[in-house]
Amino acid sequence: MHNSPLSLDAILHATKQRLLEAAGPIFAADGYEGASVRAICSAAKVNIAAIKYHFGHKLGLYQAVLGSANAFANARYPFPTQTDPAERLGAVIRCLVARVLDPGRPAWHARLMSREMADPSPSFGLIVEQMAKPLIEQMELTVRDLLPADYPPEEVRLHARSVFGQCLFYRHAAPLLRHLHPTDDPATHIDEIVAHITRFSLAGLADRRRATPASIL
Amino acid sequence: MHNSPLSLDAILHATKQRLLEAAGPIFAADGYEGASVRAICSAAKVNIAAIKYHFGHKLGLYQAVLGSANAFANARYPFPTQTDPAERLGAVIRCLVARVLDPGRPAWHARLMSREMADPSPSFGLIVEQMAKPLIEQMELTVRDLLPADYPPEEVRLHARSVFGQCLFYRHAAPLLRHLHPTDDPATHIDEIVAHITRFSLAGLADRRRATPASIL
DNA sequence: GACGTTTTAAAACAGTTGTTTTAATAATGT
DNA sequence: ACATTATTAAAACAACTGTTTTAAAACGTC
Repeated sequence: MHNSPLSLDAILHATKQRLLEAAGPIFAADGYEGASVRAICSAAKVNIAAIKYHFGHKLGLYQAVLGSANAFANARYPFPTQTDPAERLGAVIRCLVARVLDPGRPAWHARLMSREMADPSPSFGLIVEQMAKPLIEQMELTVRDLLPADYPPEEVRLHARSVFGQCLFYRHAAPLLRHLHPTDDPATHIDEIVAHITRFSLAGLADRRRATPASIL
Repeated sequence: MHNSPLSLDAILHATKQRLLEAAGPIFAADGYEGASVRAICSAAKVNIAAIKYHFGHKLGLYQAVLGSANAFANARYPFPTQTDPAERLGAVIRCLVARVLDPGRPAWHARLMSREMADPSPSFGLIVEQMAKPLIEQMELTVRDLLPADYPPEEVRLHARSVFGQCLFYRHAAPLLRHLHPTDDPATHIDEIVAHITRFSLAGLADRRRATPASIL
């Protein structure tokens, strides 16, 4: 094992690290099944057997990639802490849209997530628990504070999903948007998008606050 | 060729038809690349060579499946014709949510679409032009009628996407919703969902109608 | 009934997949 | 310096991929 404080391997990235970094974009581009271990090892300039040695098997490498991507996202886009409900809603929306569109973030992170939604891999449960669930719960808590206290949970959920859906649209429909408007990249309008979704949602929530819960349908 | 009005083949489905019907669910479940011609032919109880004979190649079969799915959707969920903007918005939302959740529709139709979004196949362009684009344009036209006439197109688009995103959420996040609330199937609450999205969106649009377009950001 | 076409069937092709095996190399502890 | 462990490398494994080839069966028509 290394014991020198700055070994040469650590400087030019150990093969395990190179493998980890090369695998992310490839998994995101081709999916878990679509990505071949040969392509990954070739991109990482590493022998094929290295993935077995360092991660056991392909799935082990995949889960390691997921873990590091999640850690990165939580560090770069921490959960909002605002106390005012309306302000916090804006912050949650910004957090979500940024995770989904921010070009500063490795572009494959969000892609990997949406891919798991369309085509769950064996690690889907792990992803939901670690990445999606906390975000959804945060959204539900925030939305609840903007609705009457006695609202039934199902109604709160509907509203939370309305906000969530608006944010995720820019990820899940990204290829479609690129196809329809090739020159207009949503990633360059993050601020406008966040501002719009926030205003749109606050209006929807405020309207609901006035309506009588019983008069539905 | 058959010339008898009711040939035996037509009754128990010709192999071409069986192939077409068996392929849909498998493509939706495993993706274009993930679905193997052997699995499809086996499910259709057909020889492997039949796919080459009747469709040329795998992609030909896939595109035939897409075409028939699209025809089915347009027949079952025709575009709304209401003249009143608010009513038409509700109808468009209902049309979208139904296409996405209706259990009466072969469940794999919507799945196929969301799969193409996460992992575009060679037929992605065809899908967008035939299926998605008309829906989006319909939505933009409807939303425009609910906003001031002089609104900039980018603003109209943002609003249209907000409505669209809410509807598509129930498709794109379906595995997530199933994981978080296994007992609560959104497909059994279509009416509530449509009612909610309509009300939520009308409030967001109405609020926008009052604001001054210049005061953004 | 025989001909020509359409359709089905079985086997093989060339290529790729994830994983393993076996061997060689580099690093470390004594 | 030696022995031990950690790491890398190359080749082979068995299973699978879409496609093709070759041959047989089923069909309609004369």
